[in-house]
Amino acid sequence: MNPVQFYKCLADETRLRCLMLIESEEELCVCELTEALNESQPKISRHLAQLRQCELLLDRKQGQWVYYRINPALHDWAKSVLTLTSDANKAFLKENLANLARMGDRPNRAASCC
Amino acid sequence: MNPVQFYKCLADETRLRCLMLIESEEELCVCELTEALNESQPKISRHLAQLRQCELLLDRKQGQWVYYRINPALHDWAKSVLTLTSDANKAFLKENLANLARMGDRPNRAASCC
DNA sequence: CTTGTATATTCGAAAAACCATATATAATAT
DNA sequence: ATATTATATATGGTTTTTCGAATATACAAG
Repeated sequence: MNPVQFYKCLADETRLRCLMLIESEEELCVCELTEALNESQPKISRHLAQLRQCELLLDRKQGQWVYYRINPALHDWAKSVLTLTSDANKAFLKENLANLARMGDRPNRAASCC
Repeated sequence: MNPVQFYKCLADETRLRCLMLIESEEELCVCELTEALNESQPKISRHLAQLRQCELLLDRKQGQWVYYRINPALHDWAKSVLTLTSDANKAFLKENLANLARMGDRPNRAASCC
């Protein structure tokens, strides 16, 4: 993956917040991200689609929800960049994490799948 | 420094190549970058100005040349991101480094300054 | 089968980023 | 003083990115 394209993916506030939240929480679905960022569903969905197309994220469908996670096949340097960034910028995510925590009725992950 | 703004700085091919070359070479002047990237001088200058304004780079004037270097006051996470990226993407820079090496009459750094 | 919920996509407009060209400044050399 | 070299900035146009609104799909519940 071209480093320029990688950084273009990180160079948008919505996408960066999504990536960092997913990095912190392992896995999140669209409605959780919509609530955490307080943005419209199509906006979140559009940015997630871009991150999926660039192979930064993988998705998995469970029932009516679609869960997104960091693509484990990402190059090590890129994974390190994501980890570094989210570890060093907790304050940047504070409000989003609070919104997420405050969210009622969060979908339940499958306890065991497959 | 806002991580979104930081990544916007890296999300352009010209700027990323400049940053990574400077990261590898410690310090480069505008004419060296112009030659290494094979781009017009105003284009290089404009992007360097942006990186300076965002405080990713510092400049120093010596004679008729202006040398740019990574701002040592950058946050550690940001410095690590730059180092990781340039270490892991040597191939991306190969041709630019070759152009630089092939360049005749490179300006001489002050052996000792001040 | 209809309704409701979660997600994805399309479309045209608005905003932002980028570029080439021309020009300005500043230092050096003749 | 004049010419040359290195760098910076301004201007106007083009391309790219982002967005809101509308619509589509897919699945689950009743």
